[in-house]
Amino acid sequence: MLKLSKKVEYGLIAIRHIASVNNQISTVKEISEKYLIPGDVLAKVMQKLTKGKLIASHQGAMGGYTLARRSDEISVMDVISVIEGSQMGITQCFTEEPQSCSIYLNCTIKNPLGKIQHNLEHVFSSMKVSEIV
Amino acid sequence: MLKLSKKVEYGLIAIRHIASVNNQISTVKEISEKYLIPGDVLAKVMQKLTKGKLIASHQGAMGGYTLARRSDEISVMDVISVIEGSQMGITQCFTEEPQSCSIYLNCTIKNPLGKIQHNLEHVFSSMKVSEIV
DNA sequence: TGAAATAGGACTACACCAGTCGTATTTAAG
DNA sequence: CTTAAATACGACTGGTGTAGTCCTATTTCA
Repeated sequence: MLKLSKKVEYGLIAIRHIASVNNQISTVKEISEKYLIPGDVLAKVMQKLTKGKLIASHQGAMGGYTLARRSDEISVMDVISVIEGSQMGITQCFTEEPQSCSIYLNCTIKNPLGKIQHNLEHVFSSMKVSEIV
Repeated sequence: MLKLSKKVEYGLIAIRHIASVNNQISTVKEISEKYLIPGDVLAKVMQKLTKGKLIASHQGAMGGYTLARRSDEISVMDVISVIEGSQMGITQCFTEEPQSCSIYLNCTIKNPLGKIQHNLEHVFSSMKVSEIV
């Protein structure tokens, strides 16, 4: 509960890696071997990060990935959002249609939890990749 | 991902309810009907909160639950810890043995994530039940 | 043309979550 | 002393999500 997924961890490690080599082109093979990450899983993560415009892909031989933005313009929140494909939310009513929650109308804690939600978003958005290189 | 469990939500609603009626004895039936929470699930949650000394149980007819502490001495963090039965942690290395994570030694993000973890703990610990009544 | 690399779908194994059911125990009230 | 109301608690199920593997297609450099 309240754990980040492995995919997010792998994504952060990979993006941090590329930043740490001054944005030189890096391959899935290279990263997965260096950090002991399963290659197939990392490959899918990189594809998502590419679709989310956080990194750019270079296909074909001698290809790989580079950052698509400056490292101080990529937050942990960005990585989470792109990989999960949805807004981060600590309850159903913050990620899906509020009415989808069966107790929504009787719920007495949605306001205080909304405050917590807001604070969490701030924590994740504040940390940029540039700080963790 | 990063969602609170329903059990935690139910626990918060229940504790808030008891606080809102000035700590008068409240039953599972009463709470589950008022907030449309499945009674059996709530019952187990209440038992955990009792074992965790956040509330006190009164067995037998006319029994029920009351708070075991002042409502400004119960935080959202307390409820999470007691119900989940383990420390809240955004990664494996913050909840289990750090070495249980297969990439622990090569992990380059555990320090920055530790900082985030610390901030999250602060957010959840800061909000007390007394604020949400 | 071949090798190295990304792109992406299908599938499996496993764990966790939410909820249900059944039964035992405790205690107030008549 | 019996009954009803309430907590205590274990077993079980169905659904969902996660992590990982496998296979194939496509792109591009040398």
